[in-house]
Amino acid sequence: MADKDASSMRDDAIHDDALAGRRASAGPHLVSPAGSGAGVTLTDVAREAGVGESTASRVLRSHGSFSSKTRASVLEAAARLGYVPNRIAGTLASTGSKLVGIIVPSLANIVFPDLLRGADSVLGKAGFQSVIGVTDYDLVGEEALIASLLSWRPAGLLVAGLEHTPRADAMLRGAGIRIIEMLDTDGAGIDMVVGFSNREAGRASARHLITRGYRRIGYVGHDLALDLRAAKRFEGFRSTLAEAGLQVAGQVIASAPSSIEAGRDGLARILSETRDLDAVYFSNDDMAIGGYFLCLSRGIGIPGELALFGHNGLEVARCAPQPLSTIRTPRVEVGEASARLISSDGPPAVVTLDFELIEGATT
Amino acid sequence: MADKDASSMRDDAIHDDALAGRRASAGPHLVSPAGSGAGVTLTDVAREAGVGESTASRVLRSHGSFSSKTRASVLEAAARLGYVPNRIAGTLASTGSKLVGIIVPSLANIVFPDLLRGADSVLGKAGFQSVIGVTDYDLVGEEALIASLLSWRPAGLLVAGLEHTPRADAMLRGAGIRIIEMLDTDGAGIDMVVGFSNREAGRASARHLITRGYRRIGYVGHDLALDLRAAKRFEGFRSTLAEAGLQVAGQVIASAPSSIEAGRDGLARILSETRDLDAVYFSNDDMAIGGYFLCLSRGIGIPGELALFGHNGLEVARCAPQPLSTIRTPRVEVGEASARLISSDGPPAVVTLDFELIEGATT
DNA sequence: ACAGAAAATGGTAGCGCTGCCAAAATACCG
DNA sequence: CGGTATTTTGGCAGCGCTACCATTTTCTGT
Repeated sequence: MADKDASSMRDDAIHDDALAGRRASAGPHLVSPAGSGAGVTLTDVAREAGVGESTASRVLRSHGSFSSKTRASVLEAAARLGYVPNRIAGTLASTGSKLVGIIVPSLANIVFPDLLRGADSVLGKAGFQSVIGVTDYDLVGEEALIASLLSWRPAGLLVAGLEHTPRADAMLRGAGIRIIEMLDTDGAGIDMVVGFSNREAGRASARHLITRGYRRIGYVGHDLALDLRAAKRFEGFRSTLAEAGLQVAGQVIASAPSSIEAGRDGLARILSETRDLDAVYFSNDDMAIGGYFLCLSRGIGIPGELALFGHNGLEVARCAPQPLSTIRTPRVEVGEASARLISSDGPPAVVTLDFELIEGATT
Repeated sequence: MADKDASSMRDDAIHDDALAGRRASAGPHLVSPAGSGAGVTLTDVAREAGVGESTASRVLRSHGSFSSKTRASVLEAAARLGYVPNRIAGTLASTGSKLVGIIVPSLANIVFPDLLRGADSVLGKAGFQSVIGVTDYDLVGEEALIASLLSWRPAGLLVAGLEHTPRADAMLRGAGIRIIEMLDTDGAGIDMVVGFSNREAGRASARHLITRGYRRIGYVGHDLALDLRAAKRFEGFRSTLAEAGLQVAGQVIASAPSSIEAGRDGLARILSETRDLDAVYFSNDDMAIGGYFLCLSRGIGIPGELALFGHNGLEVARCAPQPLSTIRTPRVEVGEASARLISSDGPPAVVTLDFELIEGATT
């Protein structure tokens, strides 16, 4: 079937004028006289090199011993035939795979691509391939994704967040592979946990605002039922205010995912609903930047009339005319550290990375 | 080995006090009395259900015919044993896999996560898993990634960009699977191409600025040797200016990847180097937002003193106090359309999606 | 109730590779 | 130079599953 596709593709290509030139000059024959590197098996390479299958296999994996002469002839044969190893077969035959599943709730918020980036760079260097899954903040969807990823028999699974459905939890526990839950240390994990405490981040944010003398503090957030980590931050924030004898003076919670627009609209709404606010804590930097833009539009003085505080430490927040006060989270680092743990074989553990409170110009 | 890992993980877990409570309440026995769903094979399920292997296989794949009674017993047996199908084996036995490789140059720029998001959402619904690879804008790295992804025998490959090393090109042609090159239609593709013309986007940008009466136009860009699409935009931009008897009044090209900071610094530099600029074209919105922030900081009137034009149509650009004039690119749509083509079997083709010029408030 | 069609089922040969083991080739030692 | 250690090699049995085919069972219609 693969071969059939290949040939039909080439045949059809002939009718495509736009591509004809390039195709003629660098056609499939560059890979292999036979036409297609896929389809060439280890057996073919072994025969071509005049050695046994297992010898060819050893050479191609640089595993075990072989004379430099056989090495040369196998490599040469493989190159000549355009051999592409079949890792599916290799994985089935050997024990463990070189796939790692990564599950994130979203790709729309740069936080998760950052996480992926950190993880993938480390994994790639270690010869792993990342298989990704996006849950859209849906725990049931996550469950289905976990089942699906597990069926590829990955070497390990990286999952953002500690909360899962009971079935998902059971699957993760029963998988027999390294499970790494990321970005949240406020709760019990299954195996390894890499992240930071969102609750503590919320508390630190509150302490900062209190210390700066703000007293009428509002909250503008996004859907907390879905973004559990944002909810934990808010909880830490609120409890810290309470300990200082304060309370959230007003709050607006968008039912949409976080966005700049939601932050802008949210701030507009809280300003119209709650009088005399002197500071607003946003669920994250996207929201906060939206708020910042609203203040610019309306000529609201920052931080004199209103102070703003975000979360994540995005570049846009750092580079704004007035750098946003926020908490820089080690997203890339969490991804990197998590990826490193995939091949570890120690006991379950929790790795806590530090966040950093950035005193910008908006508080 | 999988079993050994699983049991050792559980043993170790006992020593971890923090996790003990949760572990006790939702232990591995939820999945399977035996302890681990991985390790349970189709043979086990068939035996447990009292049917033949092939019958069990048919039921679990809802493929072929079977009585509703067998269906029930197989499903029940699978659930009881916590069976997790092994897609590695399934793929090897059948012809095509359900993996799709996606290669992007970066994850740091939201453009590519957007692309991934569009692709993954469509692929997921069609039962495919996305395997990602990040090249870091390195064509040699891309070559290695292609080889690596191909070894997983994906059903197809989505690659950002038309440019590849000769070897990469040869591998793609010889792979015998659908190859979809994305985000660029300015050049010849290998199989399918989905995107838009960056050159035309650059031309449209130039026409817009010219029409608005700007004459001393500068360019602030990032590393064009790496970001070939940005280079094509610039080329279209410049040639259109030339056709109008104009030329780029000055340019600054950062050697770093695009970023807000690079845009801010780039604008600062071009303003100090080139007198009387009345507009600046940025390589993308990230850069342009940086420029916008600089203007805000310095009190430069937009668009009176200086007009700004970007590319991509990011949310941050749309929501700024003065919406940025830019070109909205159909990134998510390109991802979606590309993913849809994976299972198509028509001849090679080029799918051109439209970009949209947004007349914001900065020109 | 009986032939013929249709549905349901089980057996088995691989898919391409790796891991194991035994055999062959080569090296080393006194 | 014989004999043992060592390196190099090839054969082959699976890994878990699906596709194919043969067989059995269940349904039709008359």
